[in-house]
Amino acid sequence: MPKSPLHTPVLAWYATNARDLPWRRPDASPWSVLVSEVMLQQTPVSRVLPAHAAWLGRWPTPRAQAADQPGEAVRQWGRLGYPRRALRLHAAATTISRRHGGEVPSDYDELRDLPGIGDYTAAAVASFAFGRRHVVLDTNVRRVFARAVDGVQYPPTATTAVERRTALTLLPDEPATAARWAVATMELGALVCTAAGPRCADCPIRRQCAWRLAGQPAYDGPPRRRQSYDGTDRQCRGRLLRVLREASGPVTRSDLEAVWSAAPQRERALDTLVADGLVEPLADGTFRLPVSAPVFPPTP
DNA sequence: AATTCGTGGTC
DNA sequence: TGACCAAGAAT
Repeated sequence: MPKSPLHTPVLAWYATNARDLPWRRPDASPWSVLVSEVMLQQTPVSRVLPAHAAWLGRWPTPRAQAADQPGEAVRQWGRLGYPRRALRLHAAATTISRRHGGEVPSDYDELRDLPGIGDYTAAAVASFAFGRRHVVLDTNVRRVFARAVDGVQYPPTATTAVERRTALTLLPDEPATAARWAVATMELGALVCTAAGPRCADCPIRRQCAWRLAGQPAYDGPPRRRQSYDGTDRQCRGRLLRVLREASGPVTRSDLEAVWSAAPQRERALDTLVADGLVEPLADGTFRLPVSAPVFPPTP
């Protein structure tokens, strides 16, 4: 007997509407799942699909990844965005190789300790790759619960304790069912209960949805600030790193000057790239992608 | 707790 | 066309 009238329709909907994604196949390795989750952080599925296949083809295991240079991870990352993720994924592979015998850990706390693995990704890998029972709260699930349970169009800006409690209350007791529930609610948010233009007519829980029953009131809260991009340090960093990625060897300062004219911002961005370990300055004044393992600050 | 961190597609 | 958005993490 389900804990909530939401369970049966959502699980039934998922059974016939789930996308066939590589990292969901029965033979997908935990490493494949982990790589997919890191790539999917703030990056759409359509862009992750080819990148994930290429990544797993090149580095089928954490040990294969750790044996290669971190700069190669940055290069292979291509244009997925947020390239520090590539560096952290390489660092995670190194930790997995040294501390976990080359096997992705199944324990939430051990996953959470890996570089670049936060609350969401640790829960997602433990749940999807190992069938463990965890609250998996991503932007999709938060939006589904905000609407279906709380009757509002969008969840709060940051995840709250109330949201976690709601999600835990709804989480099925059996680990295998909890894992299916987690991926099913995510998929519902991704395909039907979308941020803009939700397809309520196709929703399996439209009759129970508190938001729809309330007449779909518009979002009434603080305006979430939009992120500008043109002219920012982020755009500048992106331009600079693209030069490094597409070069076969070290690049000169003039190579970098060619893609960003404003000198002070360019130097500042370059400094932060070096500080992040994404770029290595050489003694002769040129720059390259990192060859040695980056040092991550120890956690006190 | 509020900021920072890429990139490209959509309506 | 430009604002919005896409399976967050780290600080």
